[in-house]
Amino acid sequence: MSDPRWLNEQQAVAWRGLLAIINRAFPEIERTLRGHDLLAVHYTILVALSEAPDHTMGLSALADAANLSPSRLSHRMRTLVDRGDVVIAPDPEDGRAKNAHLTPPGLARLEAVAPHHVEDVQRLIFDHLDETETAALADALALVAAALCEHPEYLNPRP
Amino acid sequence: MSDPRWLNEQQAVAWRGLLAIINRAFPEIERTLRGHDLLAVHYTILVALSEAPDHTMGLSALADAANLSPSRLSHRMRTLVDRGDVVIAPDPEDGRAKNAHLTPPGLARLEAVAPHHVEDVQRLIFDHLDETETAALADALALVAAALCEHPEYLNPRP
DNA sequence: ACTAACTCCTTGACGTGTCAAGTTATTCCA
DNA sequence: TGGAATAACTTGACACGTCAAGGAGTTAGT
Repeated sequence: MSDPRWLNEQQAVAWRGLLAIINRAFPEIERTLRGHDLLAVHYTILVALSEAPDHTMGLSALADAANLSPSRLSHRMRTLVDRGDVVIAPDPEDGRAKNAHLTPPGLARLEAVAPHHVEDVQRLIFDHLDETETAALADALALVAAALCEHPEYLNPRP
Repeated sequence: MSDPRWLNEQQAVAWRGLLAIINRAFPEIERTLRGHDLLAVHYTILVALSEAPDHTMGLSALADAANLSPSRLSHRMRTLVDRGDVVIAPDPEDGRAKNAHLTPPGLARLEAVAPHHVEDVQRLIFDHLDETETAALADALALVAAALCEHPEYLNPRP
């Protein structure tokens, strides 16, 4: 690889900040959720379903909404289904597909945990930023996220 | 928990962006490093050591610099030591402590992988931001990261 | 000087994430 | 109308991350 595009000073600061947040704040957030018998993955899944029309989504769409691989979704779904928080049924219109539906108990669990979760996020992340800084952060992250979500060709471009 | 501090619109956008980046970009970055027999953790450890005076650091300081728990550092260090990239020796001044030293082969491995790694980071993150956006991102992330690093009392505040 | 508390680090067990492979169903196209 | 290519999802194996527990050394209180 000739002539690497090294990170400049700003990029290095941003990158190190991202690493610090991920390695320090996320485990803490996960710990709170675990105290309520949920994993962060589970929480994200429940949120996505709760925002879907009729609390129902196809598994592929769900995986995309939760930024998960099909495999990972499949593995983590088991707990939610076994516990009755989510029901999975075959899609009548496409024999390959399945739909996940958030049950009332599942929604109840989500609503019980949500206040603790958002408190963590506020305490660990946003309590350190004023409104202007938060807006700038949102703008930048949304741009990157949009690129990653809408252009999967950025991913796995290996030969 | 009474009266939860729900995320406002900006905060929600920022948070979702963060989740998308972590779940989509990071696995991709990790994949590249794995192709070179390294984990992201390993890479971070090597970087921290390469920036230390004499390429040497106490394990506690190293864990902090790499945002790792002592346990995680210990586990991941094994590979690096077995392979000869890093040497661990007891600290002469404190019988409890140990020092990690980056060897020439370890440095060589880091330098061989670094160009591929930064290319990933540029492609996945910074290629989607102009200079102003990058600066704003760096400012915000640095504030949060500094708070998390300097005030560990934010972590584990459970009763 | 003795012991309790603390720090530094390691280990083992268990649950999660990832990858590769496999199953079943649909689409494409010749 | 076949048959290959593609899509949706599942499974099993293996490696990583986390937690709780523990060994060894140092500090501090009395």
